[in-house]
Amino acid sequence: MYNFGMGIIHRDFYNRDTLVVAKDLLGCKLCRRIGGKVLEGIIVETEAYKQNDPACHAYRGKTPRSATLFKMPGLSYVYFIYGMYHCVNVTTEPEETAGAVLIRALDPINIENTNGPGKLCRALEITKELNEVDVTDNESSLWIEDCKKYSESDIVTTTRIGIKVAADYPWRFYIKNNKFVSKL
DNA sequence: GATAAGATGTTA
DNA sequence: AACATCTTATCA
Repeated sequence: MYNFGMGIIHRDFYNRDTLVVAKDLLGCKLCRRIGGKVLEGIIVETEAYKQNDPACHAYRGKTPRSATLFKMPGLSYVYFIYGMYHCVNVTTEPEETAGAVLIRALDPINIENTNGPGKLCRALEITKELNEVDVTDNESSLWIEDCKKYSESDIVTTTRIGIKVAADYPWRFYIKNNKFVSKL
């Protein structure tokens, strides 16, 4: 079992089942350093994507894009979607086992427009340059810290958004009544 | 409020 | 051709 503390989250946290990591990332703080400033928001919505999941980019094996998902846990996985947006994930599971958690929404601390995966990447200036950053290292320009702990009863489990395959998997998690959770 | 469609370019 | 999205338009 992962031992929670304060401060940066280490690799052991991500080296677990993707569904558990997705749920446990709620309440954690995503930090992005740009120049001398650090932009921050609390993660309030996530989705899990696993190797044998038809909706996962790794479902058909390693490709140039999906290779990141098979690497060690605790790396960023950033992809470009719909011709204009980026989405940010964190890799999970042991090396050679694919898995990632999509970060879908942040409760902003010093940023705006973070209620959706494309919007939060725009707000934090996350692009493909930030693919495969080690988010367990606060010398990176992107990392995650332990922060607020929500209770189990504040977490809603439901189906993922924007996919046609495996649309019935209850692999989306969000904080109940949080106004920054993305709309359907 | 709801629903529909257009923007835009990477991926396999 | 599909896509782990968002914005704007057009209803009501």
